[in-house]
Order: sequence, then C-alpha cells, then structure tokens
Amino acid sequence: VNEPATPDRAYHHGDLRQALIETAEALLAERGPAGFTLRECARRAGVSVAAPAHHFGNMTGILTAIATLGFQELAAAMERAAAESDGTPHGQLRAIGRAYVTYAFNQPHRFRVIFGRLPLDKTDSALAAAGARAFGVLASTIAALPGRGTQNDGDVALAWSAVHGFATLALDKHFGEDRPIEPLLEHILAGLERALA
Amino acid sequence: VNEPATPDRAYHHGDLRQALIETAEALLAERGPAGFTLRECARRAGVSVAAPAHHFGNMTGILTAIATLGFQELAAAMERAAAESDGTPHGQLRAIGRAYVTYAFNQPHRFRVIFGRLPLDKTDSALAAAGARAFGVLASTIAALPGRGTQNDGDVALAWSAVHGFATLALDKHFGEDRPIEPLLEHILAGLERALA
DNA sequence: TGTACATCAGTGAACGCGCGTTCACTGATGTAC
DNA sequence: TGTACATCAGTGAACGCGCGTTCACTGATGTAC
Repeated sequence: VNEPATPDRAYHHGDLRQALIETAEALLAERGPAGFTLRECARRAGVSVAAPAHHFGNMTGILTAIATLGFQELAAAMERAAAESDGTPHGQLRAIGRAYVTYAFNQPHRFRVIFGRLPLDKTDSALAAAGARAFGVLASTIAALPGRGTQNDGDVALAWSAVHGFATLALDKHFGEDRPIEPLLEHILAGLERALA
Repeated sequence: VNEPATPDRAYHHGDLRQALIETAEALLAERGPAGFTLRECARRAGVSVAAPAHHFGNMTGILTAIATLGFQELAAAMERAAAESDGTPHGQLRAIGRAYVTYAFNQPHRFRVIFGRLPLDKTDSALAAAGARAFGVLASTIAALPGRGTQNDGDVALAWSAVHGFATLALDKHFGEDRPIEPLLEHILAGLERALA
C-alpha cells in the first residue's frame, strides 16, 4: 500500500474497485437506475471502458457488489438501532423499523439497487448472506415479542410490508411532494405495534 | 368502423393505438421494464417504427397511457370490491386491500408501470385523475371507519404502505420463491384491521 | 542486493448492436359542395 | 351522385448516439532464487 509513483494518475489505480463503486453510486444518484451504464462509470473514474471488467466481470457484477454493500449497511443499521433501543421487544421493533426507513432515505440509491429490480446475480453468496442477515434481524426481533413461537412468518411479512411499503411510497413522493415524513413514520410504527400486540 | 379492404393488413390499421398498448404490455410481461422499447412494440404490431409517434408522441406517452389504464382498472377493482363487501367499514377496507394486492398479481406489468419508476408524464391530466380516483377509494373507506374525523392521512398512509409493501415484496418473490401468498395476505389484512381499530 | 520472470491491472481500438426520434413522403379516408 | 380537397395514419430511410463486451497488448508490481 505504498504511494504510487505519480500520486493521482499512476498506471495502477490503487483501489479502482472501490473508486468504481463510488462513481457507480454517484451515477445512480444522478441519473437513476435507467441511466446507469458501465461505460459512464469507467469514464468518471478516469479509466478505460475495459477496466471494470477486471474487477466485476460485467454490469451485473458491480450492481451485485453495491447491493451486497447496501444489505450489509442496512443490516448493520438495524442491529445498531436494536442495540441502542430501550431494550423492550416492542422498542426494538420500532427502532429497527425506523432504521429501515431511515436507511432508505439516507441511501436511496443503494436501497433501490437492492429492491429496484436491476439485474443482480442472485447466486452470489455474499449477496445472499447479507440479505439473510438483514432479514434475520427483523425475524429475531419479532420472535422476541411476547407470546411468539417459532413460526412468525406472517408477522414478519406484516412488519416488513408496512415498513417497506412506506419507504418506497415515500421515496417516490406518493404521499405528496413536500410531505413531512416523520409524523407519518411515527404513525406507521405505532400502527404496526398495535397490529403485532 | 367498417371492415378494412384487406382484412388483416390494410394500410390503415383500424385501431393501432389499442394494438400498440397490447403489444407494449406483452413486451413488458416478457422482458420487464428495462427491456421495453418503442421499436420492438412497433415491430410486433407489424408497423413501421415511426407509426407509434402518431398516437403517443414518444415513449413516455405510451407508458403514461398504460399507467392511466392501470390506475383506472385498479380504482374500478377497488370500488367493485367495496361494493361487494359485507358493507361494514372494516369489511370494505379488507375488500379493497385484497383487491389492491390481487390487482398487482393479476396485472403485474401494469402495476409496475404505475409504480416502477418508468418515465411517466406526471402532468398528464388523465393519469392524475385516475390516480386520484384510486387514492380516493382508499381515503373514503378509511374516513368511514368508526371514530374518524376528516384528517386521516396517517391511517391512509398506514393502510397503503402495508398493502403496497406486501404486493411489491410478494411480486418480487422476497417472501420466498414458492411461498403461497393467500395466508400471508390474510394475515396482513387482519393485522391492518387491528392497527386501525 | 540483483535479476529473471510470472502475474496483475491497466489500455485502446474495435465488434456489432439496437435505440428514440425526425423527415419528407404517400396512400386512404372522409367531407363540403 | 360525383368530385375536389383537406386531413389522417401510415411508410421507409436516415440521423446520431451510446451501449456492453472482447481482444491482444503493455506497463507496473511483486516474488523466488
């Protein structure tokens, strides 16, 4: 990890993989999923159009890498929120629900790579593991609610649906262009608590 | 509306507008939103690539037309479901929630044109009217629940989020590849009823 | 410490492709008188 | 009933474009001896 000979434009980039991921996200932020192209990523990273193939194989590869990162961050945010909550099962559930929606708002482009039907390599084990980890946080939190057994699929689906639907509809401005989100989110979380009581 | 001179390939098509909408939907069904192109629509309708412009102006135009149809159908399905329900406010809400999810499953491509971030002309008044109609069915049903005033935005957002989140997650197989949907849907609707009690 | 060599991470040019849109046009239709 | 003419709904060719991917290559790095 030495300094390259010519600091900011060596033949070898240093960490092109990371740089490509960053430009890809900037591009997604700027143009949306439909405007995402590998060539533009390469261009913005100041690198030839063939370079990304060395790190990601193809377009699906880089999107899969971004989705994996996103899932890991989402899972981490939910875990952190649960840990910092008041510790009661319902408090934890609220905290992770809020973390889910907050993540969608803070990282809309990653969130959309995960859930927006872009081409992902679903056989990628890192992606699957990251997804399972995020799902696991929700499932175990629900399993800890009073009176639950081991079969909580319905409640997991209920909680996920409410929070995910809210995040996507709000992101796409379906509740109104300038609608403040926080009171609505509070209302959704309270409603979810009643639904799972 | 006479028969054309040569029945199935007259110079004038007869109803190219309708035919293009149908091929567009078939194409969306087959290739997904990312694989949708105007040229392929024209090709499948057996017409030159320039023909669609006469009816829809551009690509956004045909997608907007499809979204408008979809919203109208969705609204109609919800209205029908409410009318055929047991008539109690909660029964109506359940019925329209079920109608929403059922529509998403029956017409996944129209549903995705509406909500899938394809380019739509949001200034189109027919689209806006159809959207408002669908939204209105939900809002008025919730307003009819016992003890509601005129400000039910939070409850509307809650109901919409739950049902929309469920529909999108289920359509994208996030509850599992071969998961039967009906029991989950029943659970979500029951949970929503508790949340709005 | 020096050197041969394998490997890594880039280049740059080219491949073949399909896209949305525009344009001047023409054949068919329908309407006014 | 006939006819001139406006309008409608198509054609076909071309525009310019950017895309993903592949290929043989080469410069830089690192390692074995």
